[in-house]
Amino acid sequence: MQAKEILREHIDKTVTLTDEQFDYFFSHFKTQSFKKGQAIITAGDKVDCEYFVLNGCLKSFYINDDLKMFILQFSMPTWWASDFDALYSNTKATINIDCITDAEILCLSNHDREKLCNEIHQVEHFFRWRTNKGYVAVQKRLLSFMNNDTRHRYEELLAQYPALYNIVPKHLIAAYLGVSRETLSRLYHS
Amino acid sequence: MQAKEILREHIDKTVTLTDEQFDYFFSHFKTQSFKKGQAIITAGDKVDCEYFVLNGCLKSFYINDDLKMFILQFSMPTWWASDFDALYSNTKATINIDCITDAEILCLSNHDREKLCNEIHQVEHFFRWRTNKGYVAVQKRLLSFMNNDTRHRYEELLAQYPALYNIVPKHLIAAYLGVSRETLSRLYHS
DNA sequence: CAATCAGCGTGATCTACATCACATTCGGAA
DNA sequence: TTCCGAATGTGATGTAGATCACGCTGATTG
Repeated sequence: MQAKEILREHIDKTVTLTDEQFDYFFSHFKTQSFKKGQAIITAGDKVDCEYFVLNGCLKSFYINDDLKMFILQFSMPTWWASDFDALYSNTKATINIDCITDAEILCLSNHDREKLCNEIHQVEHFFRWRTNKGYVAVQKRLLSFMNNDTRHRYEELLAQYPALYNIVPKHLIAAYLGVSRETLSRLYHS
Repeated sequence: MQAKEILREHIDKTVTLTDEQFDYFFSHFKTQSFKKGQAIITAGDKVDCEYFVLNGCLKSFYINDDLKMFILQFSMPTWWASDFDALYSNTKATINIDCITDAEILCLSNHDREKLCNEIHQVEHFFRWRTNKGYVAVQKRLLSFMNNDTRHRYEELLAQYPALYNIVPKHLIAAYLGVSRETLSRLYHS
């Protein structure tokens, strides 16, 4: 399936755009290809764009002072990814995004998103709903963090994204769950 | 300060509405007063509204199967609160909201918010930004949960909301930090 | 081909925090 | 004023998970 169709199908789930509106909307996206391991956003850099995954898998992660990595999100096809804090407040990135697999993505600049939101009311509606879904998802994850032990969160993750098990190395899953790779290893070998 | 002025000042930080627009916008809100301890949203109920705090302090919390409480948010004046998952997806509440102190709040129904978002583009813009800020805040808290120990998160919380220390009983702060009240008690007595 | 390294498993030990139990303080209602 | 329940402090003990250390395997690269 072509980039345009993938995005259209995604948008159509939330709002209705005319063909002209969608063509115009789509014309602001740039397609980019990345290789496995390549960085898309690096902490400290300026953040200009948000990204829509066409295929492949990204990870958004934070590196703390002890160089320990924490994964905020695995981004699968039709997911959006960026450092939204840096993007919206026009500050330097504090999180990183890179490719777990080869990936094709669409880029939309902050400037163009705001322009499109202004020009097409429905586009603003779309982004409000997208962000709202993101908010609810992160809040649920926070709750799960407080409430459930590692095994529970691990099973929850695999139930939600079965594909991850094959695509993503285990130590990254550990970094998502917020436990050491050793603990995760012991978890499914007992 | 009157409810209308408080809300206006809050909205003005993000978008510009004409007086007529704001009057119309404001006409959809209902003022409500609550006593300390009173419930605003109860898990299992239908959720119709979101709430804007004029004064007082609310808590949004989840109760797990073991009857353990986890606090998602303390809502101070000019904060918004609801079970946004239930509200947006029109399902039953999974979280509770009640009053830590006497409180005055403004209610906006889901129906009216969507209507206003449709009618006034700037209103939709406002809610997109509000949700975006919420998203970023929750993500930061999640990160802090994975990265920092309890003492660090405790100091972070008090640095961000010094008022909480006087208003909120310690066991609620523990429920926000995701630790037992005993652990929190030992924390600042050592 | 050898050499290197990322990914993963596993034992031993340490630690932050949970849990249980009980004492104390304090504010509000009768 | 007295009483009761909510909020809090604190000791003893148990446990999930971190950390360190080391070995194995399989993929990549010079």
